[in-house]
Amino acid sequence: MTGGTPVAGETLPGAGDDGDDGADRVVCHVDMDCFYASCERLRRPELAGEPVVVGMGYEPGESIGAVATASYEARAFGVDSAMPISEALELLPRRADADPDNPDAPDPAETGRYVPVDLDFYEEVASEVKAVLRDCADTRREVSIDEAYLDVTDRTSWAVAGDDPDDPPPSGAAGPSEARTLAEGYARHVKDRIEREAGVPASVGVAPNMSAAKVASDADKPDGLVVVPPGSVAEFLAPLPTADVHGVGPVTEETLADLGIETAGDLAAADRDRLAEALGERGPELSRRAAGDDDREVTPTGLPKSLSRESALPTTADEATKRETVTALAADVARRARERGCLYRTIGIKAVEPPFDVNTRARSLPGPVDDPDLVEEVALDLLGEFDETRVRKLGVRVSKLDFAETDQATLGGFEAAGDDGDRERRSGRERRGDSERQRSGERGGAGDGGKLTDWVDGPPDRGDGEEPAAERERRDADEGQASLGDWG
DNA sequence: TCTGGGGTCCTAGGACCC
DNA sequence: TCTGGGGTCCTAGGACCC
Repeated sequence: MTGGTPVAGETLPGAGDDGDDGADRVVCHVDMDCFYASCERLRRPELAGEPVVVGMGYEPGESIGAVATASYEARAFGVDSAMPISEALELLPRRADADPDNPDAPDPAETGRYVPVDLDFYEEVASEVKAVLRDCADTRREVSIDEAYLDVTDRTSWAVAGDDPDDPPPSGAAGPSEARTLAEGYARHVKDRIEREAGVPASVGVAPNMSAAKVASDADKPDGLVVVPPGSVAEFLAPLPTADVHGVGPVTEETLADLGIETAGDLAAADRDRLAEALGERGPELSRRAAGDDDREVTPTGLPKSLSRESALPTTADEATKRETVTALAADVARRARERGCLYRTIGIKAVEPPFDVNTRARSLPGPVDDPDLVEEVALDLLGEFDETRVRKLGVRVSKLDFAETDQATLGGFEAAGDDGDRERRSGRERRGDSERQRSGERGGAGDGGKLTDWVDGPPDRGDGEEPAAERERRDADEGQASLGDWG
């Protein structure tokens, strides 16, 4: 880099000294350490330093469910995320079952604390973490409850701390962060603030791009801070196993191994045409990531693309059980969609056959709707194909979401609407009428003998006087959609 | 061993249209 | 009737992530 007098804390002018535009971005990846377990410790300090297992679908005293998060102390016993609780209990018995006076009982030193998931509480803690992140970065992408990317290019830089700002940043330096950069100091600041203000530990990775920052935050967990300055990204990644590259899962790892590719360095150097043959377009992309080449911008998380609920059940072929389950899931998905103010155009189900055979079926409507009855009806109809099937898990999903229409409805004053139950019933009927009309339109109109054209004698009356503005707008929007094309 | 639940993105094949 | 190609939408499945 030549000339310029970059001021500490500002973007360096003339960035791009290695020919890669944007190479001098400063991206942080913040990854909370065993977040759920940390939250439990926050409100139960006696859990500090103990093996803690947070179980999903877990009830105290029982052995059902799966491990949502295990503290690092619990991981030392082999307990890991997604493991069935029953298996975790074999590796790490419950503290409650310990009894120093009973030789048959487990040794207390080799037991752990098991607690059920309490998402509401974790959300509260997460919102405090997010408040810190908002304060520390204007450009953020919150990936999940415990993970976020920050673009802090405009808050700090790769300049070496305490150095003459005319000095070039440690581009091309041997290893990560031999010299302390301003970026490192800033990341430390973010990390410390999270710990201080939200009370839970985080690991932070800092790099000139998202994928390298992600790998960096994982590299020294827990409580890690790993800084990978521009110019040393490829070197940093090279020795890591391919599985450490974000996007390489067990299947891809195996495929790569068959090609003789074991490390990120191998992957970066591999022939990209050959990778494309084996993995499709993903192959070359993973290779670029492994080479430290990732020009994705940090963009805010958008609106969801789908909403779903699923639940495991003791394997059964019983039709009534399956229908009951799907009915409940459908109601829940529809309720959540309405809460979030979104319409949906596709309704689908999932039926998992033992051992793990996933079947999905979906049906699209001609236009977006908000119609719990229809979600149930379509879901049950799709389930019909699996009447005889033994299933161990069922799910319902809505997709092709549409938030725009309901935003308008919300502007119309949803809160001003009267009694909830009354509104729900009435609007449900109205919406049903709308979507029935849409469906029969899709099927070529009433009278094609189709199973879904049971409504044949005109739309249900909705001249019931005072209709909340929000509902009217929503319905009008629906109708606008329904009449949009020529489905007749 | 009988792997929980909520998502995203990609691919492939078929229908349909021009 | 066959030929050719391009584009979009839909569904189903798969891989992956947290």
